[in-house]
Amino acid sequence: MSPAPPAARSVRREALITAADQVVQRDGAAASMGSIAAEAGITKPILYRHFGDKSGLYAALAERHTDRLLEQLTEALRSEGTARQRVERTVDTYLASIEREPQVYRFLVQSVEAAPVQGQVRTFVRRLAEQLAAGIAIELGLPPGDLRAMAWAVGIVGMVQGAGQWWLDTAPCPRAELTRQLTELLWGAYGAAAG
Amino acid sequence: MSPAPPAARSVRREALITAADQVVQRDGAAASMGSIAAEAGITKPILYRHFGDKSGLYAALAERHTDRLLEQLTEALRSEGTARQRVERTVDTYLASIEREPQVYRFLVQSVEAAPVQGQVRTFVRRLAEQLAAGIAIELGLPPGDLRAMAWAVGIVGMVQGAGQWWLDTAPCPRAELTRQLTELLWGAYGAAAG
DNA sequence: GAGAAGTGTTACCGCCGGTAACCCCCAGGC
DNA sequence: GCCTGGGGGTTACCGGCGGTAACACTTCTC
Repeated sequence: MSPAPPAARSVRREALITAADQVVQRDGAAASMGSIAAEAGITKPILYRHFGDKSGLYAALAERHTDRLLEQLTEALRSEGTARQRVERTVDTYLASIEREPQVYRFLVQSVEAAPVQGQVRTFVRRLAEQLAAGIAIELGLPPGDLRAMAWAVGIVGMVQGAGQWWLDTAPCPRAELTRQLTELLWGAYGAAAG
Repeated sequence: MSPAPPAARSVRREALITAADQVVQRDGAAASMGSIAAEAGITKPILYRHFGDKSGLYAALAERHTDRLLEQLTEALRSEGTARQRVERTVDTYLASIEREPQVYRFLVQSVEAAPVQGQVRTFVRRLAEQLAAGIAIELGLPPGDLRAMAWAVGIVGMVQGAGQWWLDTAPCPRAELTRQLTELLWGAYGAAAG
């Protein structure tokens, strides 16, 4: 159909997302389509031809970041060791990521353009929770897709997310310490102590 | 200082927040200052005189909702019974709230105007976590303000928040069921089963 | 009655998201 | 050689939104 090289479009698209990333990191809420286009050395209509609208661009940018993070977390989840070791490693990977790139984290969870970014974040949470739920189901001998496993998985993901946000805001302790506390909480330390 | 009735301003302010509430519930992302002013039967500059800017208005609206929710949760947290009963009751109160008013919930966590609303939500989470942490510290005999108690508290709040979001989106089970699963998870069921 | 102070409105600005219209360059059929 | 057509590019615009300046009207006080 298209005599023009089809690969050129996607490499260009990636370059545009990279430009958007830089502007968003630099300007935060003030990032506009015009400034992103300027950063990429082009003009607005090209941006709109590639991404449809601002939501599309932000969704693509969010997807890039969540995909990368999900990859790292999946690797940690499937690593060797006991269940507890894997959980601890995964929690630490998550915390390390938000520690390393807090601006990316803030873009994702405290985004200016709520709708598209939050959408990507939620499918990220869903995908992560599904993997975690599958692992839990296997460990506990539950059927795949079991409700309890999924409920626990989304709860655990939320727990790490909530604690991570607090930790990023207040930085009350080194990362390893928080990782340990969260793992202990998951392993029933609260219930055991509170009766 | 002011000869004008000081009470009139605050009652008016409340009425404006109520009007904003209605428009936000109705129009969602499309709510504009102009339409809010029209809903209240006045014009834009009055809104700006009361709230400074759109962020101020949204923050006030978010504060109204989070204050009410925090009140309910505080009551549940301080109710009679064992620690487990209180936790279960508090979780259920939270889930009941988002079940009863999903639009309010979506306004708060998936808000269009990220900055001010998210700010209010975060101070809400902080206040709730602090109360929870105080309770945990007492139960576990830790000094007040202990790091572990706070880490656990923000983790628990995040857990319920994450699970609540998933539950609201997919509605996979009755509320009581999710409440039970989360409480069991907190009471160490996962750690006990996974070893 | 003059003016100070608060309440209200109209009319405007600047910017942003989004789009229509146009331009240019290069392929390829005749 | 020439014309034609289609994709990459730009300019110039629109509508609407957040936000504000400037101006009226009441009312209360001295």
